[in-house]
Amino acid sequence: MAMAEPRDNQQPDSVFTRPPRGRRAQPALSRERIVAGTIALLDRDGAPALTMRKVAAELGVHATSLYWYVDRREDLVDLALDAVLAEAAAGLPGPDEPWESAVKTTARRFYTALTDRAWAAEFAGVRPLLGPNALALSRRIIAALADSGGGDEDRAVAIRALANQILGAATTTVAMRAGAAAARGGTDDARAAAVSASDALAVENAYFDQVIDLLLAGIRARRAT
Amino acid sequence: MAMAEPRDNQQPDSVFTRPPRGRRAQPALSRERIVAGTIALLDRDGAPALTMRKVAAELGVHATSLYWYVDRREDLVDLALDAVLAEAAAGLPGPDEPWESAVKTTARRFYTALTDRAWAAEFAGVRPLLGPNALALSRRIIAALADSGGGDEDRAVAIRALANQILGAATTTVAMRAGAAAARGGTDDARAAAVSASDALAVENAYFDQVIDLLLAGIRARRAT
DNA sequence: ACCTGAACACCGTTCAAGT
DNA sequence: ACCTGAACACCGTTCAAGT
Repeated sequence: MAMAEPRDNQQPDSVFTRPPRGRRAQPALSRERIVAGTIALLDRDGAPALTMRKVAAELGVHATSLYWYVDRREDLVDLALDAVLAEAAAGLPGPDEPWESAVKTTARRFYTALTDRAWAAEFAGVRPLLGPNALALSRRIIAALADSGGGDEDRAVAIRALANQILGAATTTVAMRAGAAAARGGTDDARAAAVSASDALAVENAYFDQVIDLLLAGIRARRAT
Repeated sequence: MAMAEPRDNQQPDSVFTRPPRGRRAQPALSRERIVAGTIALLDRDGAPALTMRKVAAELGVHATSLYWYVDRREDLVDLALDAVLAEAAAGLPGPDEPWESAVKTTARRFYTALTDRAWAAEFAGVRPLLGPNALALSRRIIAALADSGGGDEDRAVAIRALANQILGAATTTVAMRAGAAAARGGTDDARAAAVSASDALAVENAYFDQVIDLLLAGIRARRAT
């Protein structure tokens, strides 16, 4: 209430201790900082660690402060998911790319972004992917299919088939990884684990590509009849 | 410690109040009762209502009592999911069914079981489906593909493609339903809602069948080359 | 063997209050 | 405008105790 109260303990008032003019105009928190903290937490401790209190602790702030920037916990999930898709959405094939390879590389980028961090695939199965980056990826596939020939109905079916495939593949891939890790227990040395993990990744990716190829074969066959 | 203590308040000891011989041999709870209560709760109040305390309340028992029968909350999810797949797994196509129609009807039964109750699809995206009924459904599809011709590798790819498709389709279907319900708000009369819901269901099912047909077309095309 | 009851260490979210 | 702090109504799970 009294003016000119000491603003903190011990610190004398000087240019160095005094906050820069208009510091309050740059608040401690922001959506970007919150999303960055959320992702750091998820990368380190996994999906179950995503609680308002832990995100707040990551940012050195109280849990209730987050509610100034987001309405609910789910918002954190949606924002983190779309942030992780940003990289995938940044390097999409150009409009002159042949439709089949455009579908393949876009689908693969989408799938890879979701499986690179286990938590992303886990949340993708629970929250609809409606962020700008998810939409950009989806639209690139839709645009590619527009060049595929065939009727509107066929294209709508193909779009769903591809979307289901990407989500289903990402979900089952991380579930299988978790199962394999649990089955292994702790009984293998780190080097062997690293080698077999990179082998397993190559196998997973090969499977994903072949599954997409299978769908493309179906689309071509349909268009031919 | 003392023998012949009064076993309850007020009630005089008689044949009618005395529990039948060996009653303690038939305990109040059982896995089946717990699963039935869990499903009743989920059907009524949806996936977020699945808490140990609410399941216990459904059965007139304390939350901690459930731990005699299951190890953790996830067990309840796994048991409820597989119970819901029992019906689908009961009426599988016989071994003489042509492989394509066997795949189609089995996939459809699987998908329908998951989408009939929203919570089933929601949990299926989060928990791997490893119960006996899920395995029976999966194995029927694997058996059908064994008759499809083609190499081992092609068949393995086809199995994954179908599994991803079923899971992905179920997940996105219930997500779209939830989104549509939210968009509608409360602003339509019950009759119109019922009609459009049954229309929407028919459209969903048609899409699912066409998506499976697309995959089958891909499998046939692959085998031909 | 089966169930209760107390307890622990958490949750998400609200709201009034401070600055 | 932005953050704190207290509070509410929950959670899953453990463990000792009762019968």
